[in-house]
Amino acid sequence: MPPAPQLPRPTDAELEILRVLWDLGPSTVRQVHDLLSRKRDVGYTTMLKLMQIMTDKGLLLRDESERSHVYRAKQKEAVTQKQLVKDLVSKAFGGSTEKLVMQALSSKKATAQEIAEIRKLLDEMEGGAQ
Amino acid sequence: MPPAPQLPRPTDAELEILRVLWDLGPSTVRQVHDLLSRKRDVGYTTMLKLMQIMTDKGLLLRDESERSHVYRAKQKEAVTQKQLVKDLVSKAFGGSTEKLVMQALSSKKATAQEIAEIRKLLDEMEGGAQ
DNA sequence: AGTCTTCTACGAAGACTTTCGTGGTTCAGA
DNA sequence: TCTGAACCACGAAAGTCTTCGTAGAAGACT
Repeated sequence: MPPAPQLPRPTDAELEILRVLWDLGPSTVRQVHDLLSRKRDVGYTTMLKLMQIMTDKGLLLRDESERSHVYRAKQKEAVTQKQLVKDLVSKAFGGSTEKLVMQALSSKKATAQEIAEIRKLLDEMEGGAQ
Repeated sequence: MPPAPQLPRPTDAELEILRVLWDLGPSTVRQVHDLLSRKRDVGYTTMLKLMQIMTDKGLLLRDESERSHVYRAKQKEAVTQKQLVKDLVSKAFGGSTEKLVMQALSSKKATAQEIAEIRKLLDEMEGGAQ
């Protein structure tokens, strides 16, 4: 198959919708709107339009077999997150992932368990890699 | 002193300029343009306009005592980076800094030295925190 | 002084983002 | 069948981002 064409970086509003779809799984505009309108005052047709645009961009896939179309994220959460991190690293950290990691860690009080998890990941990287 | 008002998140083009100013220190439009135009085809007045807008937004400070105005970043690199990381964490990682760190680490082959540095930071966090 | 270069200011075009109103269609309930 | 509710498509407005052309002021050079 052809190499997956790079999808555009989601905008803020688009990311808000993606997060809902990653959490709920395939959903209708109504479901997404019900959830987001609890946090923010936003019209139904605004969500609809955004999700249509996202489908045009390739960010979402749409199942039109039912009257209420069902949307789902084209890419998995982790793939998009990786893309966003990579983008931020190159735009704001001069390409240094370590700087980002250090910045993130130092500006956050992590719990002992979280620290342990990160250590574990570091162990794996050191052990298995190369 | 009053609490520093939150500056707007820099856009991509603005970040490009900020990076130059953080690297070079206070600079004229000419200097910034000379450097950036080597990487990208961009007009002088485009840079000028952008830096004027950034000054209006409060992202830059301008010294007008000379004919060629001298611009510098209002915030230190680390402060802006922290803001951007926080923003990405909340918008794309559901508020979990650890998820971002894990994602960043797992998508990058870090060198042994880099891993060691991160470990050191984790040690400090565990030791000194609370 | 006259000319050429360099600078700032201004305005505006074009693209993108976010918002929502209107209109037409489909479906359920009276 | 008629009415109302829910849905989608469409268009457009308002805001932001990025771009650059033009004009005028300031300096440098001859």
